[in-house]
Order: sequence, then structure tokens, then C-alpha cells
Amino acid sequence: MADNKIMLLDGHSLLNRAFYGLPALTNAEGKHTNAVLGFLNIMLRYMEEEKPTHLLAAFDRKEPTFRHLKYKEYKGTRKPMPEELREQVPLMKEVLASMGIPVVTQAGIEADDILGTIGREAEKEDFEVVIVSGDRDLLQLATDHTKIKIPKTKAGGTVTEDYYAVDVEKLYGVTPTEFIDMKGLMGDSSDNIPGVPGIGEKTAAKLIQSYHSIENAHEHLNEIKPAKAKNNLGEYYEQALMSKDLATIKTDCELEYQFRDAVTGDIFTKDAYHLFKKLELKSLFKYFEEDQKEKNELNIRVTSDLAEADQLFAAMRAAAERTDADEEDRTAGLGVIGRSGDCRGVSLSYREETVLLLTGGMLTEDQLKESLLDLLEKGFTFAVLDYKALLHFEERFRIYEKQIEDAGVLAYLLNPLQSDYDYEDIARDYLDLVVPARKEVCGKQTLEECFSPENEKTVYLAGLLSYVPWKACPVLKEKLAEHGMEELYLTIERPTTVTLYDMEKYGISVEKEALREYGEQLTGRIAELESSIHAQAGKDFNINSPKQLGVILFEDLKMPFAKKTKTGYSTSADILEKLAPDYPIVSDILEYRQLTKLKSTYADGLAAFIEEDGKIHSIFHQKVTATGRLSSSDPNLQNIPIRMPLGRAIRKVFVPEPGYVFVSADYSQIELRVLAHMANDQNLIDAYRHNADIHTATASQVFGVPVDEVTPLLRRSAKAVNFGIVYGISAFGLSQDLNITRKEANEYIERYFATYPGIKTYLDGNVAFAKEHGYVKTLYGRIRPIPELSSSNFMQRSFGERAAMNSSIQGTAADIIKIAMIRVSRRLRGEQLSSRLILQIHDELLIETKEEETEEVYRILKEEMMGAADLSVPLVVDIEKGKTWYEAK
DNA sequence: TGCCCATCT
DNA sequence: GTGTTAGATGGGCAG
Repeated sequence: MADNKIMLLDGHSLLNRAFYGLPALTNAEGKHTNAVLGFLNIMLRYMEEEKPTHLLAAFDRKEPTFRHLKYKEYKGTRKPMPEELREQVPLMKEVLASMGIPVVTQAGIEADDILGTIGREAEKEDFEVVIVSGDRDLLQLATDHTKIKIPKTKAGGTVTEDYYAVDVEKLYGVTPTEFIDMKGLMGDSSDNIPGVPGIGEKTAAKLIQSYHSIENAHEHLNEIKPAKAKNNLGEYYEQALMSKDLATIKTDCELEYQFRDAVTGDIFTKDAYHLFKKLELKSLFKYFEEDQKEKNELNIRVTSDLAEADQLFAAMRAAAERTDADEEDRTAGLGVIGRSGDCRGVSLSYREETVLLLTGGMLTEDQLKESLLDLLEKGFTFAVLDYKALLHFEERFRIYEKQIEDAGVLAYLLNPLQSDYDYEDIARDYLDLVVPARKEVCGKQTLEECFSPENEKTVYLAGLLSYVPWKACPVLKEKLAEHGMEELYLTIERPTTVTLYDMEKYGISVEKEALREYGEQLTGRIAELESSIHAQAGKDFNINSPKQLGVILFEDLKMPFAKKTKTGYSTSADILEKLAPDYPIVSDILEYRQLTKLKSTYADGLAAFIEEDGKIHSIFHQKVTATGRLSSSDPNLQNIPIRMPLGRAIRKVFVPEPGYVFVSADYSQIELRVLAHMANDQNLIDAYRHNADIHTATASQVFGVPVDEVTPLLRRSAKAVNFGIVYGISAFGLSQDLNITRKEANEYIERYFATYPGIKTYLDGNVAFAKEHGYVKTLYGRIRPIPELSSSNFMQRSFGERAAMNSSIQGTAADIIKIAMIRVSRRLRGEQLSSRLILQIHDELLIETKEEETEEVYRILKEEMMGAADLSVPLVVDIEKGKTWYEAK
């Protein structure tokens, strides 16, 4: 009986098996982790089963091996690894290293040969050997003391096949050594290694059973039965020997690694824990001690007793009022369970204690609000997860803006690429604390719906609502300071929250009846178009299905310009527009598309959001975009049609309240002006300072014609170039845009950069900065990470480069309009006007303006928007007013 | 859910 | 040599 047992993992093979066996899985950073998770699951399971005393993993290297050198054809002609898998290889090695598991590689030696060599070495020293691989080739290594484990992913889980030498013989009728000869005859289709044509597994097994080796079979060639096998073995004998040689795993390599070092230690290390957290391998957390410890740290007291609540508030107040009170005495975490009017209670974290104060009985929602406001009055600071949500709970918190720390917004500023900033995300990223997500506890319900003081899990979750922001805020603020974003947070981002709350609360009035009529008007025309299209196609089909439509157009009607997408023909507008002049059905389809969009998204879509006050209260998101822009949803009011007349007409149903008009103010080309400033390009700056028509000026300079000879076409070209520059366009993109050749487009771009050399230097500098630091910055210090820049994938990297060029421009413009919003709102309030900011559409502010205040509002908009930033070029603002949104533009 | 297509700045 | 202009939301289809 051997005391020692070594388990050898075939790295690439297991990763492959796991990758194809598990659905795609990515973490918050967008990294793929399914193969890593699958690998670990297999490994942990086998460690449990086998309890090895020694453990290591072998990986291939990219250097050529003896197989390459000996056989030029052998180039490992496998199909290339998908990018999603390739990126997991270094990750897997990192994970293994963090667990203290040796990763063995050696130049010129494949993983198979490492496994074979170590296996034999260990067996010689009386080890039991277990080799884990997804590759059946390894079966040749099986002996009485070497077991090959082959995991197979089947629906529902992993099943394992174990092979000692006898098991190989049982299955194939050949010994493990003979198995190599079998492989030699068969070849290896996945590696593109030819064997003997016409000999498959069955024949190969039979031959080797009889003759025990390829060489011996060849000597007895005349006896071989199936004529085809006989002839082919004669003809392809050399090839079979080569194939055998390639399939033979070396067991006598000179290895630098000493397998005795691979002693299995505690693999659930602190390092591994942190790495697993980063990768979000949640199902594996349970193996770590730390996980349990952290869970126990939060002790929650639950009460709905008025006296007990008052006692707590009194203690907090007293602590805050003491003369020697420090930051900690005056700071608490705060979370609300429920919404205004239906509040189940609040969660407070203060001085190592978390208390749930539940409404019901003597303790009411109003009392809670008053007590909290009183604490703010006394100078308390509350750390929360979502300040805007808190304002919807109690608007009076707006006056204490400077005493609210919004962990969600802070986390967004530190990394705007995340999809969520919930308590579980912040706990994971900044507290190294993994907690159950809301979904796991409440399913589809909200917390207030499923909360029960008896349900321990919901109590824990409610506690986290205050505990997480309270614990995380100091961490977040420290990191914020490291990145120089404190001022951005204090002067731009936090005040923006209050402004957004106001916009959401005011809403915008919509004439419901007019909207309904508009929808009906569309319905009529849509029906006409539908029958016309079906008639022209000669059959009925679903026009809304790009798939069906593509078949009709490009197969039935055999139209040209067919372009493929992943799933069929492309039927996008730019393709259809080329066809429209020659095919009336296509113009009908284009019109049908527009109208159904207007009907479903706008006519019907908007109507569904009109509330009892006759208004739409869209949500403005502050933590969504990568660049710092806002976004709007439910419904999105930032993409109401304007280009096409019929679409634009929708704006007529957006109206001010009685006695008010709409005043719309938009920045003229703010992004290009920001670019001129940030790039400090004298030529572009001068053009703006001279108040030139910028596209005409660009056309004149780039194409070398006098300003008054710039044709509309030239101006249009220059405009497209100007836009393209901001977005980091390629010659190809510009050529598509302007319907010119790539060569011409290239010339345009080169001339542009020759005209404005500062722009080129700046954009290149931005990319270089991003490559060095991993992010770009706006003028106000906002960061946008660009992880794609370090990708080995060309497409991803190119995307990163364009993002690097665009983000600081778009982001700076976003910063500026946020400043403008804040200032305009403050002026309106400060001067006690009734007019209010109700929408922001990226470079435009819409003010519902009391008629008597029109002049003053114009002045405020001009002053505050133009003065929002002090750039080396003027900020120009165009203002219009009207009785509807349609007219105010 | 992922894809395609439409809408905006 | 790759595919080839930034940032969003939403409806409808197909699997």
C-alpha cells in the first residue's frame, strides 16, 4: 500500500472540456469564467474523491516541441481556440497559483509528456498516480497503479470514467501500450493527423488485438483480412508509424520540475478567496473560512417599539452634539425598507450596530422621517445606497445634500462600467464581502414585499441596506481621493442627483387624447402598407420579422445587395434605401418600419406611462453610461423623434402646464468645441472664436477653397468628417457615410489632421494615456476605464482605441451640461421662479417656463449654460420657445 | 435571452 | 489581415 498519491491535471484539456460543457459566464468586468469554474469544480470533486497527497497541473507552451521538429506537417493544426476560452488560460494559471497548486510547463515539452514523465517517476517511488484529462490519448499511460480519470460533461452534471490498465483492456481488448498502435492506425481527426484511410476504431482494435503492434501487423500483411485494410496498411504504413510516433506520450523527459514539491496544502487560501471574489465564482465561496466569518460580523437588532427607537435616536443626537464629537459620532448608514407612504421601516447602522426600526404599532413612517430629519438638522451624515431613491422617500432630505453620501454614485464614479451598483455589488467590490443578492432572497419580489421580521434572510438583507453604504463609504471616498475625483463628486455628481429627482418628480404633461388620435392615424396607414406589401410580395408574411423579410426580398424577389448578418440577410435601412428607387415594395417596407416603430414605441408606448396627473415621469439614470452622460427610461424621453416630419409630430402632444411655455436651450456643437479646447488646436480654436460656421470653415480649410465657394456637398462632407473625428472614425466608416471610396475618405481624414495638427496629437495622446493607465479622463477628472485596450483581440482593441478618443470628449461635454443643469436649477429656485427644468437631452435643456418669466429664463439659460465652463472657445447656446415641445425647437 | 432594427444626441 | 464612428433605450421575433 502506497501512502502517497499524486494527482496530475491536464490543464488545457480540462479547460477545453469545461468550456464546451458549461454555458457562457461572465463577471462584472466582462471576463469569461465558465471554463475556470468548470475546471475547479472537476478538480475539487476529484480531490474529495481521491484525496491526493500531491497535486499539480501541466500546461502546454507555445514553443515548438520535438513533434514539431520531427514532423514538419505537425503544427498542432487544431482549429484556433475561441477568444473567450483563450483569455481564460492565464486566468486559470493565476487561480491555481493562488491556491498553491504548482503549474508545470516547460519549453519544448507538451503537457501530455510532462504528465507521462511525472506519472512514471512517481510510480517508481511507490506513488499511486491519478491523471485527469479530457483526452482519451492519455489512456496509454494507465497501469495497475496509474489511473486515468476522464470527466464527461453530460446534461445535468459530470460523469467520470476511471481507467486502470485492466479497464482499458476490457474496453478495447488491447493493453495501454497497444492502445498507441491503435491510435496510430486510426489517426486523430481533431489534430488533423492522418492514420490509415479506411481503418476506424473497430478495425484498428481487431488488428492490434491480433498482431499487438503496427510493425507486426505490417509483417503479416498478407494475412490481414479485410482487403481494403490490407492494401491501405501497405500503402500508408509510413504514415501510420508517424501517427503512432506522434501519439506516443514520452515518459522519460528531462524535467526541471521535481514532483515531490507538489505537496497538497490548504488550497483555500486568502489569495484564492480574493481572486474568486473578483471573478465572482460565487458557488465556491462556501469553501473558505473567511466567508463564514464575515457573515457573522453583522449583528442586527429588530424593533418596532417606539420607546426603543426614541432611545436610539436620542443617543445618536447626543453623540452628535457633544463638543468632542468626531466624524464617526455623526455618521450612520441609512436604508429605507419600502417606499414613501408604504414604508416597512428603516435600517440604521451606527457604531458597530445595525438596527431595523419597523413601522407598525406606535412607530410610524412619519415619526421615522421626522427623527431622521432631526438628526440631519443636528449635523448628522447619512451614508446611503441611492440618494435619489431616498429623495423619493422624503423630499426634505434635499436641503441636507451635503450630509448625504451616496455609495452608489461613488462606486459609479470609480468604475462607470458596471451594470449595477446594488448593495451586493458594493459589498463585493469594496468590502470583500459576498452577500446574497436581492434576487436570491426575494425572487421577483421587492424587499418591501417579501420582508418579514421572522424571515432571517430578509432581516439580514434589510440590515445590509444601511450596513453596506456605511462601511463602504469611507473606502469609496478614499479611493475617490486617490483618483482626484472628490471635487467632481461634490460639485457635479451629488448635486446632479437632486436635480434629477426634481425632473422625475415634476414630469412632463402629455395630451392623452391627441396621442391616441395620433396612434389611430398611424394604424390606418400601417394597414394600407401591410396589404400593399403582401400584395407585392405575392404572399402574406410577418414584415416585422427581419428573417422572413430577408427571404422574401433576397430569395423570392431576388434583389441585389444581399448582405448577410449572423442569422440571415441584413434588412437594415441603409441596405433597403439602396433598393427603394427600383422596388416600390421596399419604399413601402421602409415606411411601414417607421410607422410601426412610431406606433409601438411612441404612440402606444408613451400612453402606457401617462400617470393620473396626466404626466409622464421618466426615470433619469445617473449610474448607467460609461462616459458620464445621463440616460432616461420608462419611457426614454431622450429619443423622441425629431428628424422625420411624421415622427417629429409626436412632440406636439408634450405640452406645458397652463400658463407656461416650453423654452428649449441647446449647446451648439459642444463636443467639437470641447475637442478644440482640450486638444488646444489653434486653428480650430480660431475658427470658433471668429464665430465661423464650423462645417463651412472646415470644408474651406480641408478642401482648400475660399469660404464663399464651399458648396453644400463640401460642407456636408466636412460635417461628416467633424462628426467622425469625435467618434474616432476609420476611412471605411467615413466612406460609407459619404458614399465615397475608401481612398478618398482616407485623403479627407489626412487633410483634416494636416489642417488641425493639434487634434491628431491630442487623440493619439489620449490613446497612449489610456494604454498606459487603463483609463481616460475628462476635463473635470471623471475616469472611464478602457479594459479593451489590453485585449489580444484586434476588434476589441480597436474598439478601445476609439473609445479612448471619444470618451473624454463626450464625458467632458456631459460634465459641462451637468454643471449647467445644476446652475440653472439653483438660479430658478434661488430667484423663486416657478419655472423649472424638466428634461435634459445630452446637449439640451427643456424648461417649463411661466409665461411672465420667459425673459428671465432666457437670461438665466444663456448665462449659466455659456458660463458653465471656461474654455478657450465660446460656448454657444441656441434658445427657442413654443407652446408645445414640437414648437420649441 | 440574443439579435435585429428603430429612435435620439 | 481581421471589421471598420461614440453613447444610450425599447419593441418584436425566434429559439
